[in-house]
Amino acid sequence: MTTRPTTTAAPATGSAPQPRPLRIQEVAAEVGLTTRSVRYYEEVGLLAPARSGGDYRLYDAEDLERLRFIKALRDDAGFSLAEIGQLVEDEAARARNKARFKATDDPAERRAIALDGIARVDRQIETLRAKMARLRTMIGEARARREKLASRVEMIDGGEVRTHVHVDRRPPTSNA
Amino acid sequence: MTTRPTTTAAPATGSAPQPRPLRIQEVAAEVGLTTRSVRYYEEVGLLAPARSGGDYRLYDAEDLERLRFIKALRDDAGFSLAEIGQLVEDEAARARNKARFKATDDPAERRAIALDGIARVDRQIETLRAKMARLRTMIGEARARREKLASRVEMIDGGEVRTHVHVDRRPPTSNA
DNA sequence: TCGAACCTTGACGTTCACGTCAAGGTTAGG
DNA sequence: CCTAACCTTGACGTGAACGTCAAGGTTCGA
Repeated sequence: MTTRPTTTAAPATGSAPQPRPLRIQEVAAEVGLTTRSVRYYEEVGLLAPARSGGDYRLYDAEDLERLRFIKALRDDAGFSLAEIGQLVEDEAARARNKARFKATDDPAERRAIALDGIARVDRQIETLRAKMARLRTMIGEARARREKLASRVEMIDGGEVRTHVHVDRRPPTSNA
Repeated sequence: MTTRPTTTAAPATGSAPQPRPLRIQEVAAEVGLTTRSVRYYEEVGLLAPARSGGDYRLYDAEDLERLRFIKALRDDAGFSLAEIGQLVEDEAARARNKARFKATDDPAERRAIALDGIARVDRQIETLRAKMARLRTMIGEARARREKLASRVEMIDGGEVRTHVHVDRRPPTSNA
């Protein structure tokens, strides 16, 4: 782990705390991906990091955020990269809007930009919610099965029998 | 679409309404899968339909249920077939238990079988819940972003400006 | 009994999402 | 300026999850 001794140790230029762009191995480690995956995601258009003079990829904070988002979508939600592409597109637009927002003083324009952002986030939420709703249905079905089984046990226990077998009777952390 | 005119049109034998086993194309259409997928799922051990004399696969109601379960896990939850295998194994055990349950009169034994079933269902629920929790987190993050945007708009609107642009201000179906 | 429509088991092809070299350029401490 | 450690672009390999023939057996109404 010879992480080259961090040259350019924050010149403290004042306002913009640009924390120095990372190279591919660093982001990969940070986010929990392989360099191959990161490059692949770029290949399929999920992100476009800056380049150094010698054509090294340089990732800024925003890229980091993006990669974390992608990983979450992939691992946690089980989306395909194609589906992720849709969601990420909205993320990208969000970033562009951020810049546009800062670039103008016109309140009407700012308002419009923010509203566009809201619309995009709403779309993301809808996609996620749809998936969650289906998961919820499945959980509901499982719970129904569980209840049926539980009532059987109740019935038997009600009509005596009493074995010494003890088991946890609660449903798993009554969440969801 | 020449669905062969349903021979063996329910002999009405009385108690067991065995609705006649289906052949692979029929189940595929019914469940919404390709025959290839159905065969593949059998290949990887996700189910084991009965066979006719001439070695045709014959699917009963239970197999149908199983396939629907698999499809839901795959499409709705985004699980891999490997993960599905785990969940389905519990389903299979459930089926076996059902038979064992009916086969005995001993209440103690019946109770034990039911408890085993509960444990299995609980495991399924846990798996699903874990995935859902992560989805929920992502939705929460998206919502946070939305709120931030919304407050920006509020701010602008508060300090006048009033454009004629109208947009839906509610979060998408406040569910989840 | 015959034939259309179905089924079977191979076996090879394909797409996705990367893994894994290979051959060479880049960076930066010493 | 040298060199270890990093990076680059190919390019080929791989496992999962099927798609897609091919060659032949099975069903069943006519």
